[in-house]
Amino acid sequence: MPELPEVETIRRSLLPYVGSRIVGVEIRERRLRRTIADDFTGQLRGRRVESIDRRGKYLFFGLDGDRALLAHLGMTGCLERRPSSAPSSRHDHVRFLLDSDTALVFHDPRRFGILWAGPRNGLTEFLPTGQDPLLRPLSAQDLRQLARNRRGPIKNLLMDQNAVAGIGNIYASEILHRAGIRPRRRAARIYVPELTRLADAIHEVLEHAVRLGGSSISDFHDINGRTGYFQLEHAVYDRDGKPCPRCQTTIRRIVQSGRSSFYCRTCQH
DNA sequence: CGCACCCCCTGCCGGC
DNA sequence: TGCCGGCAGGGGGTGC
Repeated sequence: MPELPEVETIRRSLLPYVGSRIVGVEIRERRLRRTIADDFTGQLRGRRVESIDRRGKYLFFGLDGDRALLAHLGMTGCLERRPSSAPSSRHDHVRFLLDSDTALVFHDPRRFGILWAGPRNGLTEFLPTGQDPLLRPLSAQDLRQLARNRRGPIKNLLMDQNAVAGIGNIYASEILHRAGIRPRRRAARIYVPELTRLADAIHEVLEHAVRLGGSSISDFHDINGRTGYFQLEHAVYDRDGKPCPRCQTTIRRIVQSGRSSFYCRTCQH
């Protein structure tokens, strides 16, 4: 579920907890994509949350004592706010108890997510090197540099977290539709005017999705259970066989690197 | 170096 | 009704 707009939606819903203190951590399942280390609780207990930031699909909490908590939600991860007395349910792997009688629960059925805690300078081991388009928009020149030595398709470039941080399978298809570029086009062969449209589309699609609270498919929601609405605006993602909203041509589904891509053969070239 | 492929894990859906 | 295969928003490792 969580690409950049969904992670940003969760981050914003967490902001009221800046200033809270972590009074306890309960681990029910350590085996996530990386096993949660033995010192996880010790790194966190008693710490005050000073900041909550995001880079690409990673969330990180700045804590006092130069500590940090990092979270990645994988495919099915979410954070939920609950009363600290609420019972745990299946796939609730970690509960963070805050001083405001609130628990933040990390819930992740597929366990593709990551939780890590340690010194702040340890974050760099995890964070992607790609530019986050919400923190600083990419220009056509930036994209040209990134595309120059690529032999593969533009969709793979958009989804490479060390090129552009935060775009996943939904938004790659949506962005390419808006830019009028087919997902199989080789990145290095895309012309500058198209890269200009692509740079604009990256920004417009992601900003719009954040404004609508992300895409709620498979029940995505923020920490308060609020759903997003951007799925209602999807032009192509998961719409194969349906008409393109711009030209009515039937949308196609193809598979690239084992993942579905959706596009309109009339609007995209 | 870049890229395709396979794997990790659980849940859900459609077909038989 | 139940079972089975395929597919799902993530990324990392391997081998070419």
